[in-house]
Amino acid sequence: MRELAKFYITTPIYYVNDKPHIGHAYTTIAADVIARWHRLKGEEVFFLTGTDEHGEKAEQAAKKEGKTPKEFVDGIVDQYIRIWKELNISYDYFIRTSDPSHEKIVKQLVEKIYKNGDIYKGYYEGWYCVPDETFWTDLQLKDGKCPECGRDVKKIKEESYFFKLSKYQDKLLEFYKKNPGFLSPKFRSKEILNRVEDGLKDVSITRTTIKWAVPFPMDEKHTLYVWIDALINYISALGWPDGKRFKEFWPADIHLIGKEINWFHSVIWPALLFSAGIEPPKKVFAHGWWTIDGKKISKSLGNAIDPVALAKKYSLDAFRYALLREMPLGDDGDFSEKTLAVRLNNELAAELGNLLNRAVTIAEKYDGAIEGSPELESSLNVDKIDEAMERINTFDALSEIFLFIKAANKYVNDKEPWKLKGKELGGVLYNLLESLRIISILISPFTPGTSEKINAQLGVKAGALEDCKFGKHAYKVKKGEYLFKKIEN
RNA sequence: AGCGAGGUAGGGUAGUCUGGAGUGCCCGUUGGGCUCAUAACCCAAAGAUCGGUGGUUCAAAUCCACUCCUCGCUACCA
Repeated sequence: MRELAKFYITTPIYYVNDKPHIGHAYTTIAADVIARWHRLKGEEVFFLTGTDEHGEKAEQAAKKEGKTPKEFVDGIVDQYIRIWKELNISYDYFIRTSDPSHEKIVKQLVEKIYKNGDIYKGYYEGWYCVPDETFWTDLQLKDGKCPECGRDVKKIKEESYFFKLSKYQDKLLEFYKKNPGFLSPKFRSKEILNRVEDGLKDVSITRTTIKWAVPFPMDEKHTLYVWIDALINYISALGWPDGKRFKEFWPADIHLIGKEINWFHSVIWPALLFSAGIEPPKKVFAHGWWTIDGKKISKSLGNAIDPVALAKKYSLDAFRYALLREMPLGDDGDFSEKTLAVRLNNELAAELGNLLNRAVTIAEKYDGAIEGSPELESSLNVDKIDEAMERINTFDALSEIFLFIKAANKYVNDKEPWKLKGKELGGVLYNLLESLRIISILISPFTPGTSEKINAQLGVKAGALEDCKFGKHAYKVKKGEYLFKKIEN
């Protein structure tokens, strides 16, 4: 038996002091689309998401609500799981850093790094702004004061264990050089490269003040800094070191992350893995941020968007589509309901929905044989779409898919099938129905629910990527509801 | 401040590496065509001193220098 290609993609694990907003939804939907695309290609996919549950902020948030940290995070985790279900996220496993199995593996890995001599005891020194409860480095201070509020800062000296990140500077640089695709997208790789070339400081990896965390195995007074704990999720979820999944799926094909956490994933994470003798992931892809109507998302502006509400208002698939259609993954983009509505009305309803509707209407009235020569085949370029998806460019992929949809609409206009009869009509219908069947496959990672509806109206089964070519298929056409309803605004 | 990215029609982009008529795409605007279909679909047109100045060249959005503007990153909150 031929062994299936393996594909492992992860989202960040989301921190639980807050409810999921559009940023979380974007990352997760994008990962979902990529995962579904690779399933379409017949690969064996493992798609991981989860929650990062330790640390001071979760501890405080729990206190505020009079709950234990565990009770508190359980509540938030339930929300995440429910929302991912509503957004049709096809993850294979949901990891929680409070899982005992995760904790055990984290300790095991830290011990291994310690034994390799890469962890030592030292003192963390920094500036602390008491009212803001925030640490700052020398560089960040503004005229010796807190850069946020301008008030005086206090020098803090705290016992801490450090990871010898500096030791891995050369190894990291060599690794980046040998694996040019690792730092993605390209325009972001220089930010990391330059900083690593400037020199690396060792990282403080333990705290003495935080209880809600994984205990540091070598010293009971310390707990592990949450980031270290969090990063390890990517292998603990696979059951490192001996788990079957670890052997099958590691190294990860893509860690999809937001640009704000690029440093941890592109520098600290591979260094930790080097130290533990584990292969680093193949690619870290940092996507951009959304602005909402041209403004940054922030709590003070109160413009955080609830993804579920949007999905309800405009339909889930329109929302998923709009997120991935707006800009190439990696760039920053602006999100507005107005654009979403325009895309829904013009692209999904008018181009795709209407194409199906007009084809199905004609086909239902026709009772001859649906067969002919594939005249629309030349407008379809599946390789180009796949190539865009391999570059993680959903924007280009959707553009290419919609070029084919446009070509099909034009074909209808040119052929004027409502004037045709018999064999001629059968030939046009063959091209239309085959095109729709293929379109349904191609868009299924983006809009899975819509593909199901198309398949139902055509009377065909869901296909794989290799079925995206003109061939012979039997149809049982039955007109159904509109794929997308236009929305007035 | 240091490092990085970018400034192309009303908006968004491709083209820049490997110079060759401002060439393309999406939205928007205007006019027309068609009528199977969700007042949809198709065609066409208008609209840009390619941030600015100077240079190299027969020829510059593209190469060089300078300049203006915008944005991002700068490690221990996640």
